[in-house]
Amino acid sequence: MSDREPSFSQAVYDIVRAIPCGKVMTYGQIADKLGNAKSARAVGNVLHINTDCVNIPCHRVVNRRGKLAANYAFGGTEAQADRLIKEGIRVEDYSVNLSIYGLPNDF
DNA sequence: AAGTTGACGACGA
DNA sequence: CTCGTCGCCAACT
Repeated sequence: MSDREPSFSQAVYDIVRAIPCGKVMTYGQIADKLGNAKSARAVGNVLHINTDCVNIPCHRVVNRRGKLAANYAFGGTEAQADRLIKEGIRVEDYSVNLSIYGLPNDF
């Protein structure tokens, strides 16, 4: 039985879901927490494929520069930026200040 | 099973 | 800063 679900995607969901409101995390940080610092690509791929933006705050996930995703599940980057703003995050040119909103790797 | 894709990261120019 | 290239990994076809 069981264990059919890829642990990787499950782990990604768990972390993304754990991101507090008003904060953002990068793919690289998530990958690092997964134990695969180089799998940032795989992280984005999993989120892209599933697009559980309804159950998972994937809009709080941005790339290393704090830039928003290019193909956000619903509405595109503009929708992602809009949600971040509504959570109290200042979004400039579809990018956020990781120095302020970026979570610590220790989280 | 093998090859392609992709919401990335780091480095070089 | 932007652009191009390489690498790395999981999921998709």
